[in-house]
Amino acid sequence: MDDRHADGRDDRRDEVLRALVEEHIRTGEPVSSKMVLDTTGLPVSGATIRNELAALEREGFAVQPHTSAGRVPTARAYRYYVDHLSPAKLQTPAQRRISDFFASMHVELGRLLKATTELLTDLTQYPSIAIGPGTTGEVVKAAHLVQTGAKTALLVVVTASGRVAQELCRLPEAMTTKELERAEEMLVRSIVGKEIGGSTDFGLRHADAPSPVRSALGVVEEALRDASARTADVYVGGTRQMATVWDNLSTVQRVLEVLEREATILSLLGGAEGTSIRIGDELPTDDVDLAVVSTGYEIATGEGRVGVIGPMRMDYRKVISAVEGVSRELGDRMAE
Amino acid sequence: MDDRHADGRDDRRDEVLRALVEEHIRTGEPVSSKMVLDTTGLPVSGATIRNELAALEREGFAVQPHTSAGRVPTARAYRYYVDHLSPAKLQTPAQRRISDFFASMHVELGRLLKATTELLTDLTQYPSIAIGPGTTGEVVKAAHLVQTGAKTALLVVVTASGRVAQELCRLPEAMTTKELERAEEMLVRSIVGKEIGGSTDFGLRHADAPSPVRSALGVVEEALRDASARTADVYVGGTRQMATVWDNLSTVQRVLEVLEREATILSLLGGAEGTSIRIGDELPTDDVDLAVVSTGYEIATGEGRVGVIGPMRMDYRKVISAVEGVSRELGDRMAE
DNA sequence: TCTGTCACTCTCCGGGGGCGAGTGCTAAAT
DNA sequence: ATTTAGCACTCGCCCCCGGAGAGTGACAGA
Repeated sequence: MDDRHADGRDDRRDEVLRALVEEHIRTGEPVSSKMVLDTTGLPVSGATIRNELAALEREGFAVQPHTSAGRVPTARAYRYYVDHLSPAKLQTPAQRRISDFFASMHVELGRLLKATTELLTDLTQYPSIAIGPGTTGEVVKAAHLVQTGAKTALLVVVTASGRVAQELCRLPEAMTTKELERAEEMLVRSIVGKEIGGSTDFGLRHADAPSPVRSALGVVEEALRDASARTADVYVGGTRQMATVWDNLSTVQRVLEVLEREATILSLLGGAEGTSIRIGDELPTDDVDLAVVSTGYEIATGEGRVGVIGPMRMDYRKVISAVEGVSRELGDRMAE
Repeated sequence: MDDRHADGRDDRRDEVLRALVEEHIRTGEPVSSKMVLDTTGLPVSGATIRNELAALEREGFAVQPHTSAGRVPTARAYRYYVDHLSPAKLQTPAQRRISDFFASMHVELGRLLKATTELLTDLTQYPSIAIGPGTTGEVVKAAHLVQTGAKTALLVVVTASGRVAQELCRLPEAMTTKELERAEEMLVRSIVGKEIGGSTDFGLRHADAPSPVRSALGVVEEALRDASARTADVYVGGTRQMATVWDNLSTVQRVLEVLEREATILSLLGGAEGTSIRIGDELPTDDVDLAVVSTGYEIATGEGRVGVIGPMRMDYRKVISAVEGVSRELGDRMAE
């Protein structure tokens, strides 16, 4: 990406760009030279601002909806804004709310993450997302095989940190309760204390056991693999905000579609380190008016991400500080 | 509720009402006398239909958006329609899709219910809801206490049918791993094989054990109660349809709000036997343009409900047959 | 390089008028 | 007593028009 002004940066133009972005974020309307002048307090005339704005348009930072309207920032403008022009860290009152929240929530991780999305939308007024750390790499504390039908059994694995994975197994043949108990016993013996994870082979299928039990264990091994391959759990909150944040039905629908597919959510947040801001076409969806601010959190058993999803003209300052504050406290909280 | 025509039912008026409702469902527009005439094929003139429509309006089954517009059915009209005028059962092609779906889905109950909501919206084009049977009354197969912090532990209970309940416990004092293991052992001894449920008292707090263990067990007992009191799990699918089903943002927002609160969802579906159709102000929300069609399903370990949520002018025939078909197959499937 | 000025462009808004859909009413017909 | 034909009337919709206002681009001068 080519930065603007390689050496002699133009402070005034930056100032104009910042005002353009911030005003448009605030009002949602095209921003006029007069608005820029008023908010920046720059000691120049409107004509000069207009020249700057025209220059910004030439450089691809702004567009006019029509001649003789103000300017609207482009995705590129937001990108420049968050990279170079956005200061300010978390205001204390919000920080306080976050601390209080985590101090008062005492529930297990899944419900905590769901509640965390609610907190994030309360703080930011945008829909939000959280993904859990998944179970890969955790140590198995207990395993159960529960009969749920003549030829089906449910595999339940509890990890040392309290996560639970479930997976249905279709047994190749009907089994008696006794046989299933035998299989469970062998399962427990071979996986408790080991790590659950992608490539690990527990050798269950070669277990020394009578035929129905052995073939069942083969299926269970496959179920184990499926369970560990399963994408991390995803929580979405604050969808109610969408109708206020985007102002037309088709956009709302597209965003709802995005948030309904776990895969797209993962791709919105995935593949990033630390705090990530993705604006417009930087996202793997073809929705244009979309931006995602997300950051990772780390807990003992792995890492996940929390994020906020909104229009390109979202309040990045507020959102970034909220997301980072929440992620930090979430990590602290889980470290006890 | 006063039925219309106590004895001498007026077949023609019913026919007009049916046409009014069905046309408005189809088009979403006010229905004119001419439309009614065309679709019913009644051997009368437009003037007669107009008289009938005026009568229906007097009786509260229709309203005019303005003078010299067609009629729009009221909630009462839909109520009468579904009670007296709606025939037709599930078309075979949809039935087929439902069977195929359940024949090919082999996952545990939670994911199955989530997928079921997707099936329902595929079939009906409306958002849909499923609630699980909860764990109350199920027999405990296994229980675990997992240390998640210095003074916190996670209670995990697995039932004989494979459901899992989790609840975080805040221990009154720090415990060693040994002590926690001892507590877990006693927990297992006293609840495995018993039913989990509201009023059962396992007497854990009076266990014969050293002090930190005993006080921990008291907390665990409370957590058990919390877990069994927890409302059944709720799944929502097809929210993406909302933007096509309701045509203005504020309605979409109100419905999103409704669907975000588990409590409201439960109240939308709750307290009904068999197939229930709730229209407009029969629902516990003050949203007017809302109707919910739901029906219960029964599986070995309890019962839940599945339903579809839409505007009052939804296609009740299609929705009812879809919901009933899905619920039936779901029950069959879980019976194996 | 900046500024003041001015003509120009384009949207937005309200009013007016014609059109068409659809009704309600009335008087005649069955 | 019901139904029908006919007709006047109402009202939303749409298009056009014109004025007001916002905002720009350009140009010439400081």
